[in-house]
Amino acid sequence: MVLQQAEDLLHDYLMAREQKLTWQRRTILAIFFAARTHLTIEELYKKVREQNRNIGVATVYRTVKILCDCGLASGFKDAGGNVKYELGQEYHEHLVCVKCGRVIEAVEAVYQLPAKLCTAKKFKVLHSRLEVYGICQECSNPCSCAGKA
Amino acid sequence: MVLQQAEDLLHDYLMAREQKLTWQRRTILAIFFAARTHLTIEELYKKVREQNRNIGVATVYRTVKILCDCGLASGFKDAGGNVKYELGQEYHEHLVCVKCGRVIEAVEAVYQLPAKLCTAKKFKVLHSRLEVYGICQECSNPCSCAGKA
DNA sequence: CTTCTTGCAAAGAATTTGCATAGAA
DNA sequence: TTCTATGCAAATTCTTTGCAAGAAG
Repeated sequence: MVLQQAEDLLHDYLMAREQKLTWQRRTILAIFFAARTHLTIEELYKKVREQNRNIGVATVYRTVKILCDCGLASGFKDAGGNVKYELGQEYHEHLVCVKCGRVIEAVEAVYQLPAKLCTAKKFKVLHSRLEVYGICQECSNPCSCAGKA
Repeated sequence: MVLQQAEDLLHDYLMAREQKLTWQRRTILAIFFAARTHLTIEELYKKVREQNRNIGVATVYRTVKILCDCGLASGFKDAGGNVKYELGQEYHEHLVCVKCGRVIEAVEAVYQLPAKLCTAKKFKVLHSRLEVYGICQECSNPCSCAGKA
């Protein structure tokens, strides 16, 4: 995904809800996008401030929430217990070592047989979770779509 | 994974660190295990209280942290922005609709071609994240293992 | 016996909210 | 112009911590 696509998606989402695409939201999205890693709110905020001193934390929180709502980002707790957010690379695999916390990036294969992948990396699987964000069948069908809360 | 296995794993983890397996920890693990879903701390706490009135929130927090550290559980932010925890089923797939929030459980295939799976479920992928928790090569090797903080 | 745990309540972080003003459509 | 978004700081909510008493090994 390129930035333009992400921004379009955000734009559409906001328009549909009669909300606005402000320069703050654009800025935050762009910085988040450029980072290409998972960040805590604080980390993201710091980067944002580097670029523009006039954006408040609250706006970062509010914007990240929107990004999560529209499916562009998602949040999770990392090994250290901190809540991190990640902009959605379409397929992104992490192998997280629960002993040392090391994170092995594995963006390569498109989910094809992670078992094989783990074997190749000599990574002993304890457990895992796959979250796929998208639009379910019901919501894809305009007639039966209930919309979002 | 059965409860006994989980408890053994926890036990080993605690022993290795000279920590103790208390009845509170067993209780919380068992209740969490029985729930078979992702829960917020509050939800878990409520269930725990139903079974035993003398366990404090702090203990639930502390225990869940241990479960995360030893790789039995992991935390993430759900569609509503709440931090949820999930005990590790070895392979567990969720298809999360970003419109309605519906979660399609897809425990079936062992990650084999989620793309195919999504097609079958008519689920339009926006993005996804796979977290695999386990022991990395370095940590599996007792000689080079740095241990955990 | 010694050391780690616990429950409680207070402390500390993290996140949200109210309100007047600025800004997008 | 009309509403929504923003920044600030206060208000909330979520999590962690300190401590005396109680268990686990």
